[in-house]
Amino acid sequence: MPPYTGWIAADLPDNRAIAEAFQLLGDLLQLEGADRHRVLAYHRAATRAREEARPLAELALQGRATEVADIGTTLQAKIVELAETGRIAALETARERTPEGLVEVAGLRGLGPKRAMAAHETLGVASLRDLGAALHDGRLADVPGFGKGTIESIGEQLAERAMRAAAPGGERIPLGRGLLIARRLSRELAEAPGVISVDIAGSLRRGRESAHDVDLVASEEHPGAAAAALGASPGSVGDDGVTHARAQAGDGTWVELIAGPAESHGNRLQHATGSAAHNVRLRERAVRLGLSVSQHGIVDADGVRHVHADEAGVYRALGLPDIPPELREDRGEIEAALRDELPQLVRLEDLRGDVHIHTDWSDGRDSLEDMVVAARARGYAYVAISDHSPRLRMARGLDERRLRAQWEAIADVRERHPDITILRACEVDIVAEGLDFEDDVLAELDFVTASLHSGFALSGRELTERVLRAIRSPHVDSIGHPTGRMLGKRDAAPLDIGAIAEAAATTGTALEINGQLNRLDLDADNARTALDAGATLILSSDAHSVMGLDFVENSVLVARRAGAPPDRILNATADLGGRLLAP
DNA sequence: GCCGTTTTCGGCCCGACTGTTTTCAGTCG
Repeated sequence: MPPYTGWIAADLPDNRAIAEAFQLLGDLLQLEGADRHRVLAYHRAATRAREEARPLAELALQGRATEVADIGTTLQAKIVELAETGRIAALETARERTPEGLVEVAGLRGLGPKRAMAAHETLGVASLRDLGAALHDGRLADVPGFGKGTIESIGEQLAERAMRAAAPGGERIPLGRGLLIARRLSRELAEAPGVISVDIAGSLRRGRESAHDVDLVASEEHPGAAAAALGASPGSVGDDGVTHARAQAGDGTWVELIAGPAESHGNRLQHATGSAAHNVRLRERAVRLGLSVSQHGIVDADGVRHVHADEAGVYRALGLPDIPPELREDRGEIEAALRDELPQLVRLEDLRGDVHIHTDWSDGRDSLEDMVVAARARGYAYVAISDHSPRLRMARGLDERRLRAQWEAIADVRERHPDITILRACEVDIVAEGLDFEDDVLAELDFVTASLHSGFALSGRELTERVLRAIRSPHVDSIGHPTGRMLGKRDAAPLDIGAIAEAAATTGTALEINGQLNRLDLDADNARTALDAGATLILSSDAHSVMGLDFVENSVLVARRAGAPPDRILNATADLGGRLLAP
């Protein structure tokens, strides 16, 4: 069977549809007060379906969906039912019993299944709209469990939702900006009196694309030192000296801090890094070992609490190797760790060069020589000067005449900096006719990155064809920011990543993980697809200034989330995959 | 409903916080 490419037979439900059905069924059962473990089973299966790369409907029809964790024979049968009849009877009857609109009601902060159902049973509330009406009439106060504070909070949330509906905006913090804030705050905090060390935790540490707040973990000499430095009052101080604090940074970002003694720093860091699902799995395993895990330490069967100064100690106590944060998503990493099969993930220090950078010859801010010096200072063995091709007028793309002039400038800089290999390169546009330079020009370049910068109105099929043509060009070494997405501005082009990854694997063309804050393209899921297909990745900063070279750190984070080892990263090789040896 | 280096049945994470309560259930991460 060919690898899954995202396009499957039109009459089968895709994994997203399966996930939605299980999610809703779980939500409705939860409202009805079903056994919470049964509810959890549906929600877990929904998460699994969302993340599974293979088409579950096909698997289920072959009787193989139970190979996927959290999917047993009952859920497999429901997937088959959905595939064959287009519906799941259990879901339809649950919908008849319980209004679907209550799911949203239960989703409000401070509400949950119990209070949502109380409102339904007392006042007949079946939707957010009903809830708003009951609020205005003053009837909500009649519902058991609805006090003054809860009702006030509901009012605020409904008003907020109405505002957001009028002006939608992402309230989650994108990874790049989140990391900048987190690094600044943790640096400042670490220098405060009484604070010993600070680590970034939460989804930022795991490299998720966005976070809802910044999580920090500190060790301190006395309770409250770190919270005070953050300008927050510590909440309650536990008998082991652990405090929680919450504060708002200057730009409105919420920061959550857990601080305590250095000897239990590892327990707090492990706890606050998550993910929630990973921690649940970890604690389940601990229970089987007769242990109880929390942010305060690990309690053994005799009730004795053990603390750990570093995270590795926590995992060691559970019989596991230190699992990299980027893998802690309950996607089988604990099982892999038990089998000693965790991938060796690429690290920033594995990178030997950056082959996608711009200078002031096109739309970069710094000079060619400044960029080379900065690359050298980072310890790179090579750097590729890859300014834009002529079609990108607004970026002052180079035509052939200016490109050749740049080669002379490169020759000059090479003489002054013999300790780094400077490649003649180009980020050439992928255009309707093929590429934005003739083959004879491309053949003279040391490295060619081909990128989509236009044509995003075309169909996924047409754009995929364009990219495939670029991949098959013997002159193209890598595909830059393959899907062309701009976070918050433009969605990823609907490319057939499976087909692109397969072609790239065949030709040896690298697929880029672009580290620009608004790109992060490929994303971790697509990068994993590329790796599964056998393709090589390349990690690039796409720097437009000396400072911009740092963006490659974001690429590394995304690559690690995808499970990429250094030997699958083109610019982690000393000779750039043999290209530096060519005459 | 899932799952098994103690189990094919009987378990299935932990603690903080909140607001509503008269001692704690529900919610959150």
